[in-house]
Amino acid sequence: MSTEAEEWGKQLRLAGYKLTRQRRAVLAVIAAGETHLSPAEVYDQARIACPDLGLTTVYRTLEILSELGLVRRVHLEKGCHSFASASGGHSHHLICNKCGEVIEFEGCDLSPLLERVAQRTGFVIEAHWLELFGTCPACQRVSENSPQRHQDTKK
Amino acid sequence: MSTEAEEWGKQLRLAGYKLTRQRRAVLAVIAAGETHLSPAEVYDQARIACPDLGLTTVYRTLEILSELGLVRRVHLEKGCHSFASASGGHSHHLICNKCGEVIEFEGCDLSPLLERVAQRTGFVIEAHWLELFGTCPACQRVSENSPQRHQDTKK
DNA sequence: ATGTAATTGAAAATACTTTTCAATTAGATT
DNA sequence: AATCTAATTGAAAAGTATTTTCAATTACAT
Ligand SMILES: [Zn+2]
Ligand SMILES: [Zn+2]
Ligand SMILES: [Zn+2]
Ligand SMILES: [Zn+2]
Repeated sequence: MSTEAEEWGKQLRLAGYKLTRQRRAVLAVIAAGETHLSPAEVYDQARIACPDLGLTTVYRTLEILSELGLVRRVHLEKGCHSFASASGGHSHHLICNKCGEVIEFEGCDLSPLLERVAQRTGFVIEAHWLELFGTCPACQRVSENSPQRHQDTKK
Repeated sequence: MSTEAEEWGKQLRLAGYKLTRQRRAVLAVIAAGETHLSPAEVYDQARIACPDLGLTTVYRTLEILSELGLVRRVHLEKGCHSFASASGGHSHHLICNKCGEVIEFEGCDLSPLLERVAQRTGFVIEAHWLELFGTCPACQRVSENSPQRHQDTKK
């Protein structure tokens, strides 16, 4: 289990949740995953380490992790069913269109934009949501010859 | 039927689609709607003008409108099942957390951010999504006394 | 070790969306 | 205006995703 998963375990405990075998398995999968994963994908991967895990528990654990801000839903045109780790603070996701790799980045300075929009519309702006899409270095290299060979695109 | 709906009708024809009674009803509802609407909500409202409309047709029409860029899915924490008008070009949505009102805005200047992230990560950035959330002027006034009376929050 | 409330998975229920297909219809052509 | 034809339609069925229910199990405080 990676260090990030251990850290997440502590956070769960801190928030009053029990650290069960099933939850550990789910944490380990998402913390280790470099791509966004749907509940079903988390289920499949986590069952390697914990075969008696139920899909219901995956949904419930993802819900808790979201609530704690450790995981965030990745929104795609196709659908919004997958999740990626989000390490707590304010950050956004950069997603590879080819392989699904997700990179987290911080330091979005949107204040000039937010202020302008607030002034024009009269809204009080309370939150923002930003996602970037592109091609990761590995997929760039691959597409020079034949595309996306280093990892399959998500279904 | 509003001017926007008529304009959308022309666009459909231009793209080779037939302008049916059912599609007109759907266009009219979304073009007139100030809030994001789920397929079921569009269905309910459009059936006032067109009682024999089927939900399947609503899904199919939303699909076409999305494809033409006239409508865009609104992504919320709770779910991503609703749509709002998007008038063609590059723009983003500002959404009221209380009543669901959606305002479109243009002129997001993210280039410094995009460049910085591209440099740090090695990604080629191809697209971005941005949504702002806040409280609209009407809901601000209302919450001074008791909240969201001018329109119900979405289910 | 014991107690207890939290957690679990299976099954059922609910929700959302797409597919299928025979009947209808928009709009082009006469 | 009447005719034609491919596009479009809605109902029903199928498919997929998610939540709820509930009795059995379990983490962990004591
Ligand atoms: Zn990639
Ligand atoms: Zn979404
Ligand atoms: Zn409002
Ligand atoms: Zn933009």
